[in-house]
Amino acid sequence: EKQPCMPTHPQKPLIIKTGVQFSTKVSISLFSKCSVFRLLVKLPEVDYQLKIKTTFDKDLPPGRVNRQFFILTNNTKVMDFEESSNGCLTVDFRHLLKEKKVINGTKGNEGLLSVTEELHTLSFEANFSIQGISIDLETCSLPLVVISNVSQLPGGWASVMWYNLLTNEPRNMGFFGSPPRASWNQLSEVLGWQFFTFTGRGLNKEQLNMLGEKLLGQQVSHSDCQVSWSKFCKENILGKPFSFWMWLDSILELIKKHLLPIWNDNYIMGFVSKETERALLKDQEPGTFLLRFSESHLGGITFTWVEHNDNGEAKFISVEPYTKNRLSALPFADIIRNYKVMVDGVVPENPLKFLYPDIPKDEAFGRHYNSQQNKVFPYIPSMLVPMSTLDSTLPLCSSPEPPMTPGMFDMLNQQLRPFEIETAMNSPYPE
Amino acid sequence: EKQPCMPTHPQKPLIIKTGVQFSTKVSISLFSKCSVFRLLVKLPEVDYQLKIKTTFDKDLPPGRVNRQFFILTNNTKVMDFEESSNGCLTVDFRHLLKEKKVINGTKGNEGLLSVTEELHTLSFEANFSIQGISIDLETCSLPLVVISNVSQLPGGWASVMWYNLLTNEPRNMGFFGSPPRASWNQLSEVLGWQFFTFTGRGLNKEQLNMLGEKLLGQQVSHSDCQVSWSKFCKENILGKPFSFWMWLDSILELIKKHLLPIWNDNYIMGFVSKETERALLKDQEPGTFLLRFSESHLGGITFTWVEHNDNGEAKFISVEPYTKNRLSALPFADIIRNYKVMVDGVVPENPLKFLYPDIPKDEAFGRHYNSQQNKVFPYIPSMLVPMSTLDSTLPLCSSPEPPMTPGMFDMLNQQLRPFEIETAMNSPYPE
DNA sequence: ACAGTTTCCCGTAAATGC
DNA sequence: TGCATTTACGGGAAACTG
Repeated sequence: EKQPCMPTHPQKPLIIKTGVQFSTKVSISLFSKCSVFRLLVKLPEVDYQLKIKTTFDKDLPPGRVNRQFFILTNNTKVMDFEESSNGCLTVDFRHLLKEKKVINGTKGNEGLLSVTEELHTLSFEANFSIQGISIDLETCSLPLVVISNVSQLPGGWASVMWYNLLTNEPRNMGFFGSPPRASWNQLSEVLGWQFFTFTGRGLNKEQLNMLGEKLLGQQVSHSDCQVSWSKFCKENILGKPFSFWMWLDSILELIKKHLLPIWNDNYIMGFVSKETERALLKDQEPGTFLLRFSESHLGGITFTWVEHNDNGEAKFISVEPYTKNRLSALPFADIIRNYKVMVDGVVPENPLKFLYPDIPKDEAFGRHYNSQQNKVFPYIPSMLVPMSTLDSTLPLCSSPEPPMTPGMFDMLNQQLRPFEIETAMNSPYPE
Repeated sequence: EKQPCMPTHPQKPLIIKTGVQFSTKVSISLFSKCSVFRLLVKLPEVDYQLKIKTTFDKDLPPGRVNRQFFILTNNTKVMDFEESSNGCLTVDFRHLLKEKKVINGTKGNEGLLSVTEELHTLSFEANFSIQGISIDLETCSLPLVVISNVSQLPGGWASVMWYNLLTNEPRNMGFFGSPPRASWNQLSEVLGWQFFTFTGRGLNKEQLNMLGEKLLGQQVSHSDCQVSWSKFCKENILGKPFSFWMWLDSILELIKKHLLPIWNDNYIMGFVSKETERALLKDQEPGTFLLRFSESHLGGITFTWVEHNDNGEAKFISVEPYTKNRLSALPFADIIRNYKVMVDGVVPENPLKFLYPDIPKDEAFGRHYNSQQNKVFPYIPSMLVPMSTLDSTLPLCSSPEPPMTPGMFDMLNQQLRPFEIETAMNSPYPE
């Protein structure tokens, strides 16, 4: 049989994009309370097959959700008992979801909810008879979010996180009608866990602290502060055209695509207020720099270095943040390696000497330099050198704290429900 | 009714991509030989509507083509007589083509043909009765090529060009079974016309000459040489992993996306042999350069400049060609503007002074410089500077001819066939 | 193994809908 | 009109298929 390409967003399991194949695993616990399976395997006359039928939004009352979808491909699949493994039997489904256009009469219903707050489910049913006894099995997935474009992925993922962080109910479809608040304690753990899961390195105390301040303002302790869903994901950060999570997720994406090894080597302080940045760099050797994510633009990273002018006063300079477009033209390590400042037309020199606190630049980034020099006779190689040009008028900037230790997180484990048939969308949480 | 986005490859009309909407225009000439239309409009009792049915590969014997397709959406459309304009009535169709998987028994049939050599047609039928007389109208499109990915577009377009260049038959579906040769005279006209149509500037005599030499070798005159279809599009250029047309089309695409204004300003000599290049630059001022398309890589452009070493000997240096990836990081004009060579670590300087023969660089390219300096307080702006680093060991290169005058081409005009219903795919040839 | 061909689907842009 | 959402499809990559 055909093996289509890849499942949707393998790392974001509870999100389904219309028109894109997705896969589900349905498992039967061998050791569930009522040991149907053990019964089965003991009876040679039974054919070891089970038809499983999948339905989208099976018994949601119409009007409960605003959009209706259906599964395009054949929604029944035979589960074969032979291929048992580690106590469970699993079957891969691959479906396509398509929107069924319905003139929605009950419009005002939950009209406040955005598409990514609308929750759906997949139901699985199986039935078999054994010596005259008919047995029905049924279960359903955790709430799902349906999107139509990857641009909605961050919003959808925020919903999945919020839901699973704040409720244990298997299917509270109205959850986002009045979403509960999260304590900063809870939330910061999830955020760190996001970074850990998607990059391999979590967030340390200082980084989380900066995030807490950004979200909640300066507080003695953020631990007990409550964060509303709206503040987390829906309202824009004051003076910015994006919400907290959109901003944070854009950084996550930037790391995944362009900064992974450097991030994992712990060379990106990243989440640092400009004040802390200055405080940290102030007394360091000239040419000491650190790497910080932009707070003003989505998915940007900049470096700030310290210099001293003639009267010994510290001066902080930051470059215009590099975004994914610029980084795909030139990897960040190479930018750091070759960065030059030309002052009043005078000979360029790389002002970046030591990664804070005192790691020689090449020692930190050397193994990530990309020797782009591909010699193709008869041409002479050409490379791109990142360069700033200055007059003699400099704006000032400033900076944060010492290196960081990762946090470990493993909340929200494989939330398998105690049903006869247990389901998981790939596995509800990565790793 | 819904207005879907855009038609497929609006500039390459006779090519259809599966899974992508395409549109057809069907026109009724008001002044066709048998003036059905005039008849119609004179009779008030007739309803002024005509149902037109579209069929894909209507009466091609099965096995004649290797792949079978069908039109996904409704294939009949009502043409309304009211909306007449400039002597014709036109209707837009929008369809989706889908492959019908057929176990092809007659495989060996035309197995030598590639997908882009397989020709198809769209047929249009209409029927109406007038005072008891039934009238049938029918016509079909020029041969079409069906592709499944844009990567096949160049090959498909080559077929369309070759067909329309070399035959006037309305539908010789077996054309590529034994495709005729083209004289260089004919072919060079088409090539120049391609550039003219897609960029706004054609190819001059010198450029065409270089192309002729590339395709046919050195000849006293190429005019009467014959070029085979295979040589044009199927066999690779000696020592290269691509055919002549693939190479040329990659340059066309490069121009369209990254070099349009410079090309149209006539500042890209482009098609120049390395020998000619040297000959041209040899006696020019040091720092004189010209722009040439790469012959070794698909879609690349390089510049070559001349220097003189201590004993007055001319030295030719070319950079590694810039491809679309590099050009999307930095526009070509800015590369020329800021290009630097650092020799033995010594102060960079832009070696590019005069565009051949003697146009000061900034005069030629100044209006295309992109002042990328977007000042965002408190950051200092950063730009990419293209730079080559040299030891003191230089390879040599060489170069072509004076500026160029465009050629004008208008072959292959709206090839409307003398039918009652006339058809055109958007318009068979651009402009 | 491999080349020709198709499928898959992200990401941007445009269209649509509310 | 503007914003939220969907559709369109180019383009790179993976999968498929003979």
